[in-house]
Amino acid sequence: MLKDILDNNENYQPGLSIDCVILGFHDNQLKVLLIKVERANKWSLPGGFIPVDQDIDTAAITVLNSRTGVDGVFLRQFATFGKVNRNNQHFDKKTLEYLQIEEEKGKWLTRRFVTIGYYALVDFSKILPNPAGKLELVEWIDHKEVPELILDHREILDKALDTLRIELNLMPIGYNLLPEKFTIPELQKLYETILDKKLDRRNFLRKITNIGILTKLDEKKSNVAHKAPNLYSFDKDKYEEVLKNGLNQGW
Amino acid sequence: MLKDILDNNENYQPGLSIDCVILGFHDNQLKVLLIKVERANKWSLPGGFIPVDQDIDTAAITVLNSRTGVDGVFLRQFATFGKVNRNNQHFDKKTLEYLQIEEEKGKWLTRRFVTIGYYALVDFSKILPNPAGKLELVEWIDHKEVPELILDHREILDKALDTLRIELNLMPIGYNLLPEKFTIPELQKLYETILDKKLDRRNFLRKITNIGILTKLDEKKSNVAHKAPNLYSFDKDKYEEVLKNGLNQGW
DNA sequence: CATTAATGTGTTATTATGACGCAATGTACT
DNA sequence: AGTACATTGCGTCATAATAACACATTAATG
Repeated sequence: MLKDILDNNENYQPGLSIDCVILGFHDNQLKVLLIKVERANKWSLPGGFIPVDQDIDTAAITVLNSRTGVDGVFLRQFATFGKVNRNNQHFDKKTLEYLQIEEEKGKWLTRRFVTIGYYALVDFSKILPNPAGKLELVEWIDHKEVPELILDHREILDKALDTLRIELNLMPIGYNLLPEKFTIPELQKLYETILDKKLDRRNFLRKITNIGILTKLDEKKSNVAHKAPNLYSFDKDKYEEVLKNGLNQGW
Repeated sequence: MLKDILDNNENYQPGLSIDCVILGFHDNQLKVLLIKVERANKWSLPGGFIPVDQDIDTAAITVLNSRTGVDGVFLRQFATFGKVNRNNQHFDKKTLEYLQIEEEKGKWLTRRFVTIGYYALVDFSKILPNPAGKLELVEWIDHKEVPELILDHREILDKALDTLRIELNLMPIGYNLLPEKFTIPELQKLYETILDKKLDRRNFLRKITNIGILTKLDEKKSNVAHKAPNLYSFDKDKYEEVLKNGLNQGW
C-alpha cells in the first residue's frame, strides 16, 4: 500500500499526513483504536496520506477507513503537528531497504511530514477493527495502558485528550460513546474517565439532567449486582440543539 | 521574494503554508493586520511558506516577521485549512506570467496548498506595520470593515475570531491587547467587541475583578469627557496563574 | 451652576454549586 | 428467611454566582 502511494505520489499531498485518535468507551474504560506496525514493533494511531483531490476533512475519513475499515464517524480536527525532527527516525535507510523502496522514491517519505490530527468519539460496540493489510493489527487499547507509540503519536493522543477535556465543558458528550440505553452511573464514569477525577454522584445527576438532553426510560438495567439503576437515553433533538448553542455561556 | 523561494524550493515545505491573524485593539475597535497584494488588488492575511528546518510554530514567527516586521508576539495555532480548491485560482497561468515564473517551477505553487492558521493578540501601539517588499502595504484594518480577502482568508479570519470567543470563556485576555494602564470600560469594550454583544457594566466589573487579575491604581484617566474612570493594570503573576489553570472549571 | 453623560457602588431575587444525610433496592452470605 | 452490604434515588442546606436594576458621584460643557 505504501508502495502504491509512492508509485503514484503525484496523487498525494507531499509532506503532509493525517492521524486519527479514535476513542471508544467499554467496560467503564476509555479505549483508543491503535494499529500495530509489525516492522517497527510499535503501535501507532491510524493515519495516512492525503489525496490531492480531497478536502483534508474528507481525506481524514478516507485515511481512517483505509487503515481500519471504520466508517461513518464524525472526525474533528484538533491540531497540526510539525516539529522538524518528528519523523526523521521513522523512514530511515534501513526501513526503506526493508520495504524495498528505491532511494529516489524514498525521498518523498524521508522529508519532514507535518501531520493533521483528527479525533472522533465512537460507539465501541459498533466498531469492528478490521485491518487493511494482513501485516497490520487493529485493536482497542485501554487509554491507561497505551504502549510506546511511533513518532510523536503519544503527543498527538495527549493533545486529543486535552481537547476532549475542554470540549467537555463546552458541549455534551456521550451520544456516540455510549449504547442507546445507558445508566447515569455509566455516563458519570465516562466523564470521570475523561476528566480523570471523581465526581459527586448526586451533584452529577442534578447537573446532567438539568442540561435537558436525557430521557428517563421506564426500564431498569438487569443482571447487575446491588440496586438496579434506571436506564436513560439521549434526546437526540435536544442534544443537537445544545451542541449548537454550547453549554456555558461564560459571558 | 517569491522567486527566491521557488529557486530554493527544496528549502521549503511543499504544499504547506502558514497564515497569521494578528489582532489589536485601538479606538475601542478590534483591528486586524492585513497586507495589500498589489497584483491581485486584494488584501490578505500575512502568510508564507515553511522552512524545512523549522518547527511549524517557529516558522509561524518567521513568516509573520518576514511579511510585516512584527516580532516578539505569542502565536497560537488554531486550525488548518485544506479544501481542494482553496488556492486553484490564486497562482493561475496569468499570475505566473505576471510574476515571470517559469511553468515548471510554477508547479510548486499551483498545486493545492494546505495552510495552518495562527493567531495572536498584540498591543496595537507597539506594532509598527513595516512591509517587507515595497510593493506591499501592511495596515491595521477595523475588523468590521475588512474588505474582500484572497483565497479563503475570510474563512480563516472568521475561524480565528470564533476560537477567540471560545478562549474568552476559558482564559483571561487583554494583557497583550491593552496598554499597561487601562480603564474597566475599555476592557469591557474589548470583551463586547470580541463577543459582539453588550454586557452590563456593573456585572462586568464584579465578574472581572473577582477573577483577581486586576490591580486598581491610585490614578484616574485624564482628559476625558464626563466622570474620569479609574485606571487599572494587570497583575502579571496572577494573570499567568489564571492562564495556566483556566477560568471555569465546568465539571 | 444646572445639564449631561459617563462612572462607582449597592440591592435584591433567582439560580447554580458543593457537601452532605438517609431511605430504597437488589445481591450475597449465614 | 433474615441480615449485611454496596449501590442507587431523592432530598437538604449553606454558600456562591448571576441577572436585573436603583441611585449617588464625577467632570466637562454651555
